[in-house]
This record gives sequence, structure tokens and C-alpha cells, in this order.
Amino acid sequence: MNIGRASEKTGLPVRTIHYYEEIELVVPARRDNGYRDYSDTDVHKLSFLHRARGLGFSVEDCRALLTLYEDRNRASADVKNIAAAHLERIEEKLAELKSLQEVLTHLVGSCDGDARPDCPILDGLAGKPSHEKEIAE
Amino acid sequence: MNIGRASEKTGLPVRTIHYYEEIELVVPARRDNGYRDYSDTDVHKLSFLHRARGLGFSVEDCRALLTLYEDRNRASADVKNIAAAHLERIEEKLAELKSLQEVLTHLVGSCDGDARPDCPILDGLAGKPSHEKEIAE
DNA sequence: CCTTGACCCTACAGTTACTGTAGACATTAT
DNA sequence: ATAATGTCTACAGTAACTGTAGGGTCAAGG
Repeated sequence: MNIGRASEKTGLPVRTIHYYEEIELVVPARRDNGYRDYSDTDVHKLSFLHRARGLGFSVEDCRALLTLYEDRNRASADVKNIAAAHLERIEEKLAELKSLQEVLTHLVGSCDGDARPDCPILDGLAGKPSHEKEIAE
Repeated sequence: MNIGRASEKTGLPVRTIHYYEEIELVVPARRDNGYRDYSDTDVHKLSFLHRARGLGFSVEDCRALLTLYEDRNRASADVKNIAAAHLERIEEKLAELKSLQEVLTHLVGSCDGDARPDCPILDGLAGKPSHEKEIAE
């Protein structure tokens, strides 16, 4: 399919898809007229990139994960390690997101209209146990 | 406290903290010797930035959230809208992370050592229901 | 056929969000 | 006292896009 369609399907801007080809993350086939021709697999990879990038994984992280995706049948120790490391980071991110969600909910729900200048959310925002005060300095 | 200590506490590199001052996200006090002097509140903001940036929120998103944090006593409709929008995006990201986690777990758990060339995870990686095939093109 | 509008191409420049480095002053450790 | 470490500013470099110009391609209407 054309790049425009791939862009629609994945949510990635055309220019970004160009970029991912430039850095050899997703290199599509070409037609006789020079147009890029994206397969379903290419689109899957692009969707994956869209998602993972939006969640704060670096392009090189994504490259590793795409390798994993392509080499999944090799089942090397390296590949397993990469995946395991990423799973750990996903766990962390999940915890962080949940805490962020909690704090924002609290902020919107219980503090609006309340002009108290030192609401305990101040501590929560940074994701710290609210008893932590000052470590000397 | 000095920037080095703030860096330790937040996990942000010193250079990044400099940068956040340059773009007026977190502007610390200065001592007589010219050294930056970070308050606990500054450190909370930096920790928040570290977290939110790592989760794929843009710097401008973060700026809005910090404004929310500082103006929470104003409880304007704008502020509530910003927070609500961010809560929605957090929900989305949570769902995406969970799906990514599921797929990676599956990839590591049930497909390693299996040389099947077309495992259904291919579809899962993109976060699509696996029945979706091709929409004409 | 021919044109017109939507889509595609490449190439180069600009932006965002850092990140590295150099040269100099301040503070701390021995 | 001096060496190591921490901090300062300023400028340059990098990563990951993003915009734009100038031109070719294609499908639909006149």
C-alpha cells in the first residue's frame, strides 16, 4: 500500500515514516514508479513504533524490539535478555503511570476550589512517600 | 541544595537540569557565589519532569502540568480541562503499556525456541485484533 | 487527450529536547 | 597549599523528528 494509507493506518505522519526508512527501521518495497509499497508486516512494525515511541522508548530500544520481533524464532539468550529488560522497564512505567494518574485525579478531584497553599499533593507529584522531608542540605 | 545533589535526587543529568532552567521550566534561586540553589519544591518539579518525560509526555505537556501544579488553588476551568485531557492520555498509555507487556511476555514465554515463521504475535505486536487482515488497498 | 487536484518523490533546512566540551571560578579534602 | 571535585557560562553537537521546495505520478472530469 502507499505511504499515505500506511500513515492513516498507523497514525504516524508521512514524514516520520520516511524518517524510519532513512534510519533503516522499516524499509518498504518499491514499485516501478518509485513509490514506497508497505506490506501489512511493515504497517505492523510502524504501529508498534508509534506505540512504543509514545511510551518513551527510544528509537534504539525499538530497533532492538523489532529485531526481537523478527528473530523471535532464533530464541537466542541475547534476544531473551533484551525482552526481559524491556519487560522490567514496562513494569516500571506502568507503576509510574498509575502514580501519575492517581496524583492528577487527586489534584482535580479533591483540591479544586480549595485554596490551601500546601496541599500534600505537592509531595505526591514527585512520586515520593509524603513523609520524606529534607535530607540535611 | 546544589545542582549535583538535585541531580542525584531526581535522576536527571545536571545538563538536563540546566536546560530546564534555560526554558524556564524550573528556575532555582541563586546563591552569592552564583551557584544554583534548588528547593525541595524545585526537586519535586524535576522529579515530576523526569517521570512524565520518560512516559512520553512532551515538555509543553509538562509545562501545562506544572502550571496546574502551581495554580491548583485557582481551580479555573482551563486547568481542569488540561488535567482531564492528561488523565485521558494516561488511560490510553496505560492500556498501550499493558498490551505491550502482554505481547512481550507472550513473545518470551511461548514462542522462544519455536521456529514457526508466522506466529500470531505478529498481529499482536501492533495491538490489533488478530482477525483484521487487509482492507482492500 | 488534457488538465487539475491529490498523492508521491528527493533533498535540504529547521525544530525540539537534550548532551558534550572547554575554559574559568568556587569549594572541599589532604 | 594544592589537588580534586563541583559549579559556572557559552558554544557546538546529536537524536528524532518536521517543514518546505521543486518536481514527477495518477485517477477523475471536461
